[in-house]
Amino acid sequence: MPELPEVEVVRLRLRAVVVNRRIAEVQTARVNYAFLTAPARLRSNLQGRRITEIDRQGKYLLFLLDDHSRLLVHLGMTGQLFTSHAVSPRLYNKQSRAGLAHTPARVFVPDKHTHLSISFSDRGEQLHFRDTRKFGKLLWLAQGKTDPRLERLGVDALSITPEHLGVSSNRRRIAIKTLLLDQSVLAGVGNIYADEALYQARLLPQRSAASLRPEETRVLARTVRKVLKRAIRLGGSSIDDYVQPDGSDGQFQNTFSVYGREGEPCHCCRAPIVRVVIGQRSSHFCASCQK
DNA sequence: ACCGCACCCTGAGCGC
DNA sequence: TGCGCTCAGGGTGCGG
Repeated sequence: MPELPEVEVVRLRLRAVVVNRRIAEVQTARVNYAFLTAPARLRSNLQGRRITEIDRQGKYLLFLLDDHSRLLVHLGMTGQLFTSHAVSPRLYNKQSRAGLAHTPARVFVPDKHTHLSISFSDRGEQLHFRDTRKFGKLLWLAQGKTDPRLERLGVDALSITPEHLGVSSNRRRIAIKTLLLDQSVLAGVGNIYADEALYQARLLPQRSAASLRPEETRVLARTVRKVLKRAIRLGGSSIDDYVQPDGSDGQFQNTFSVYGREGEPCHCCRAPIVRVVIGQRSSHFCASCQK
């Protein structure tokens, strides 16, 4: 599940591969995909352009082009961006895994979930966008144009301050976990890192946001930043679909304290990790360490 | 204004 | 072996 760390790792790795390369050809899926920009328009607007930089806002990636237009990409739940030499089982489902075995040249073969493929004028590695569950978003933005999705975003979670978190929590009766997931408050935190940050901060996810004391707010702001930075260093969390652009797995999932550890002992007190549903999201915590 | 909840989608896992 | 059900959750939008 791509959250801020996974999106940032994709940005950093991809930047080294695609910046300053010129787009020669864009292939879009034959099957229907929720393109926010019609495929034909996407193809013609990207073709011939040089990629100058990749930016990130929350979980959104922005490919900056030499005509000052931008390609907005959201990976949704299962979106993957990777190069043509990235051949990993996570890039195929059961049906198409056979195709992987028959690829001696170790080059990715686009399957039915590959919705966009970009070739470059230097004929080097291609860039692929794949998304099985189709929750991802692709949107082309003309020069100077923006989008409500970006406008709505709160401060980037990597630079959250106690002051901002405090003001945002003021008089909010929603669970602190739900507040952390609100992209208009804090952009980039998803279910995994919300649970992990709350564990590190020793706060119960169901605590109302308004109930946090200043000291607790201060600690939480710090742990959010800490958890995200550590996950970026480890290449993100590979659970279901996420891979780095070269096809390798992230490693942060090996260091989870609570996420996906229901019934397993807390690393600190050995009490079993509990799972409850908060705001329609499964939430994992230690009932004795977190207050 | 605030908050809960349904919905979009596909594949994995499970019980029968 | 296969069918049908449930679950995963980021973001959007609607109803109370």
